[in-house]
Amino acid sequence: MATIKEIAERAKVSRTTVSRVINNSGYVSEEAKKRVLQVIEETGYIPSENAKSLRTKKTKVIGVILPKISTETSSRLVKGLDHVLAKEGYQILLTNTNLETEKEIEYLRLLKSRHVDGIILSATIINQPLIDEINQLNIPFVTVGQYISGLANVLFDDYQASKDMVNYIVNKGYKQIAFIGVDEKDRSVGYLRKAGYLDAMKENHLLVEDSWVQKGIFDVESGYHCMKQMMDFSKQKPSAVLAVTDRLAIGAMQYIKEAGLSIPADIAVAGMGASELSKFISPALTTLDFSMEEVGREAAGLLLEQINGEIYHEKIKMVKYRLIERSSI
Amino acid sequence: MATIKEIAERAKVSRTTVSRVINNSGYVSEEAKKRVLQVIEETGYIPSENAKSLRTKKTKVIGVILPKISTETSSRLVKGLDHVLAKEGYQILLTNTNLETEKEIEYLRLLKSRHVDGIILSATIINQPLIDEINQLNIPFVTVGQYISGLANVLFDDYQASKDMVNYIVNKGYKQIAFIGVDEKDRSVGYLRKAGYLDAMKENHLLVEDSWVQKGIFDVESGYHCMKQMMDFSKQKPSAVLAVTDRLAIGAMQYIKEAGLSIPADIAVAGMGASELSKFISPALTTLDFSMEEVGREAAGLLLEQINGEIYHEKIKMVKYRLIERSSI
DNA sequence: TATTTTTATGGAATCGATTCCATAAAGAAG
DNA sequence: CTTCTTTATGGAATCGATTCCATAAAAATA
Repeated sequence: MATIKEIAERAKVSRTTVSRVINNSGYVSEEAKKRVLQVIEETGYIPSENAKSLRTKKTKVIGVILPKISTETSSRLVKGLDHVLAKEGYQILLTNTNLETEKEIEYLRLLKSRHVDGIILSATIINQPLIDEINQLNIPFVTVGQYISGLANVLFDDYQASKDMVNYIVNKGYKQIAFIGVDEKDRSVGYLRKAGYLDAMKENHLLVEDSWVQKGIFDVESGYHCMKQMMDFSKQKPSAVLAVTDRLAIGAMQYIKEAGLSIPADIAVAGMGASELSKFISPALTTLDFSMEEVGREAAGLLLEQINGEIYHEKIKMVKYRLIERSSI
Repeated sequence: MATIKEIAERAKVSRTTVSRVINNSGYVSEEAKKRVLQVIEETGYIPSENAKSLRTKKTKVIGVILPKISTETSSRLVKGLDHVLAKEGYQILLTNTNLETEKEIEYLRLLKSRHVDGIILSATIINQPLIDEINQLNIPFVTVGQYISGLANVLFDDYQASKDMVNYIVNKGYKQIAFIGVDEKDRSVGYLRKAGYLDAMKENHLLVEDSWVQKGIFDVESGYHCMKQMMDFSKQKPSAVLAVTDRLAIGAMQYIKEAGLSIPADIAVAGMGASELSKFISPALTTLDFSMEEVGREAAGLLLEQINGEIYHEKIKMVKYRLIERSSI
């Protein structure tokens, strides 16, 4: 692998001049420029970004921390990020915590050690050590999906989204509305969506039976299981069920179908997230489209603003969601 | 941001000694070690990977080139890669060509300039310039999904897979079997799967009407459109159709359903790829599971072998596929 | 013609680590 | 009591770029 030194020697100029040619800066005679470009062409020389960034303190790399790498949410987010960042010449360094919270801190440090120009964090559970670590990081930073005070955030209004969906279900004439959520440690998906559901029910003067509120994890089987629990243990059977993710909703649908009931005639189902599945499952699932790709684009935009010198202070960008009416309600 | 020099000064030792402590190498007295660790703790010092790799020529970063970032195939591949690489302390630098072939070469150079320790390429269309570029790269390299001679490859037997599926359909009693493929420039998915289909039909002494062989692109709408073309223009209607991806198959199913026909009674459908959708669509789609995650794991393994000094020569790892029988046939 | 400005170029320091080599004290072996 | 290892430490070169500064020729201006 050729270095700038070799190029300089072969073109009979100094390294300084080669650097000027590469970066199109300073004064270089046409003469010298031609010779240098010639030698670069011949040798297939590619400058070391590594050496460059050691000097310039810029890497053109953005670190992305994901809770799970192989989900629709993550891949849409990354797509949106890449859409904006690639145009500006930034690369994405991916890290995957696999939902292990300690790894978030580990990766934060690792990304710092690699001198990334910025970090995007998609966390699930926010705790104090994590916040402390972020605060002493001093690198352009954007968090998505979960609110962290003092930072740039790209969020959904999970509480209102949940309320909107309940109101929609109510308007469709359902009164016994059940809920499948997740652990409330996940503030956005667990806590806020549940709070939205409960408050909306209260505002509509609808009663909620204990067994109507189930807690699952992020997969189809869990949705199935929650629905079964609900049907097995509830005194009055629900006439509709809202799940905080499409996968949970689809699991619930599976149970309902297996139980010989029809959707939405016997039990209506709503999901959240607008997964691909939701469109093709039968009946097609009514759900909320959160547009993760837009979140990615927005987050990338906020990050670039910080990188380009914007002052570093709390900033919240709310991304709109959209209710997709289909035939499960 | 503290540097090794500051740590050295504060701990009253040389940079050499600090380096020894960090890397646990050479001789360091307990005395000095304690002081250094103390200072590191106090200052929150994180060594610069950048400076380190400039000297050591290792970055612990693997470049991954994907044709599309937000697909099930890609995200499963990355999951498999990450599963193996993260354990060994490697990070993934993602690049996305968005199916623009020229970008493959661009990103190859970019990854080289960043001194990645290895590259994984998931290409769709292989052309000579690309092969030339790869050959002069001289970096540990693995290609997945498409065969490139002389390199480490992780592949499926696309030809045989296609044949197997046709034979399965034939054994189920169908004779008029149609095909929805993609551009043959994509050698694996386009050319080989089509060849497998045609050869299997011939071997079973089955005729193929021209209009039964359609060419689409990689999405649901295209599958719908191909199926419509087929139904509109074929003299004899097919009794079964094999699509080279699940999405195409699902598009075909949509058209069939809309046309008031039933699956599989009127027309049976088979896909390839075992997407999540295939499991939940109705009727559940018979398909081939190619296990992209395993491809990722295998590819990472081959790459690590090369990085750890294995000789660099052609090596082909075939990953098994599995026919998933469901109710669309 | 004298002076300033523009153009062109290279030497050397720098970024933040690793690592070779020299040096010296302490401990073991003869 | 020497001599040879082992242990401990730091100076200085190195990796491959960028960039500040000095220098000088050429061009523009006075």
